[in-house]
Amino acid sequence: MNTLAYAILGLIDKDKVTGYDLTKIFSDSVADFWSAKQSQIYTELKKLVDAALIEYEVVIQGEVLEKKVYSITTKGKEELAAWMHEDEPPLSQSKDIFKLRLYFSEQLTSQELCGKFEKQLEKCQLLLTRYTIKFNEYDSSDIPTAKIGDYLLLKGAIAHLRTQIEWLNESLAYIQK
Amino acid sequence: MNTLAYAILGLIDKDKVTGYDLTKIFSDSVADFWSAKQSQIYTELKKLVDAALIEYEVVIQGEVLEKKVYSITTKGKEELAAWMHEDEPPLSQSKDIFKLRLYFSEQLTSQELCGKFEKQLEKCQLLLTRYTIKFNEYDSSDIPTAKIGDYLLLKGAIAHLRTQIEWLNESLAYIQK
DNA sequence: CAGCACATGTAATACGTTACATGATTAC
DNA sequence: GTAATCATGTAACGTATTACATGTGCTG
Repeated sequence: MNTLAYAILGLIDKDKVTGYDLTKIFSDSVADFWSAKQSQIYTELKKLVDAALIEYEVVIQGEVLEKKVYSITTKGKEELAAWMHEDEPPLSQSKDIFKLRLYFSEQLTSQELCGKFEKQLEKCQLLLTRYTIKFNEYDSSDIPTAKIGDYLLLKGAIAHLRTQIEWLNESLAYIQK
Repeated sequence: MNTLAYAILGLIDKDKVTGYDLTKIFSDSVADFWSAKQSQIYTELKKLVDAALIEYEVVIQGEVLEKKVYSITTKGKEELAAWMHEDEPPLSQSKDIFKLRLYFSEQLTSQELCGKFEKQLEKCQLLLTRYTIKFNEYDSSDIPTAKIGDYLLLKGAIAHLRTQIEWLNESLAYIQK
C-alpha cells in the first residue's frame, strides 16, 4: 500500500465521503502536505474496496444520479492504525522549480531575477492571506481535540509562508544592491 | 523535456561532470530543492545526448576505466536559457508524511504524538547543524556572483528549518498541556 | 435554458524508485 | 588484500499526470 491509500483511508475514517469530495479535499484542504488528482483517487478507491479496507453505499442524488459514499471497514481501521504507528521516513525532500532556477541564477540578469522574486512574493502573500483568513476562523482558546491537527498544521503553514516571504524580501534586497 | 532534464543541463553548464558526479550532487548539494536517483540520471543523460543538448568526452581514469565527462552544447545552452526565462509554475505542493499523520492525529495518544514530534525535532536539528556548518564556510561580506544562488538558497533552507523547529517545539508544548 | 458544480470512470503517457548487474580505482 | 568509493548501465515496477469520456443536478 502506498501513502495515498493511507491518506484516503484516514480521510474516509474522519468522515464519510464520495470520490468527488476526496478530489476537492486533495486539491484544497490537505493540498499543503498531500495532493492527488481525480483519476488517481478513483483508481485507489477501487483498490481499497477490493482489499476490503473500505466499503460504499450507493446514494441517489436528485432523481437518478448514483453516488458512492465510502466508509472505512474494521480491517481498514486496523491498517490505518498500524500505519499511524510506523516510524516516520527521513525528512521529505521537496521539489521546487523556483529554487532550482535560483541555483542557476547566473543565467539571468539582475532585473530578470528580481522580477522572479517579486512574482514569487505575490504568490506567497496571496496564499498567506487565504491561510490567515482560515486561521482566524478558529477560536484559539477552544480547539476541539479532533481539530488539533488541522489547527497546528495551519499554524505551521502560516509560519512557513511568513519565513518564506521574509527570505524572498531579504534576497531581493541583496540582489538589488 | 521534464524539469530533471533542465536541472541536469544547468548542472553540466555550471561544470563539466560525469553521471556519477550528478548522482552525488542530486543526493547532496541540491537535494533540498531537487533530487533524482542514479538510474534516472543515466537515462536522462542518454536522452540529452540524443537530443544534442549535451555531449561527452571519454576520459580514462587509472588504467582502463572509461568515464564520460559531459559538457553542454550550444543548442543545450539555448534550451537552458529559454527554460530559465519561463514563467514560474504555481507554488510547489510538497508531500509530507509527517504532516499527513499529524492531520490524522486523533488516531494516536498524546504520548505517541509527542514521541513523533520529538523524533522530527531531532532530524530537523541535525540537518540545521549540517546546513549551519556549510553556511559558516561562506565569507558573507564577499560572495562571488556565481555563488549568490547557492548562498541565498542555503540561507533560505536554514530559515525554513529554524521556523520548522520553532513550530515543532510550540506544537509539542501545545499537545502536552 | 445555460452554465457551473456534482459525479464517476478509463487510457495513455510520463516520471520516479528499487533492484539487478558489473567492474575498476584508491586508500589503508 | 580488502573495503570504500568511483563508475556505468538496464529491467521491472510503482506512482502521478494529462486527456479522454459521459452524464446529472442545481441555481439564476
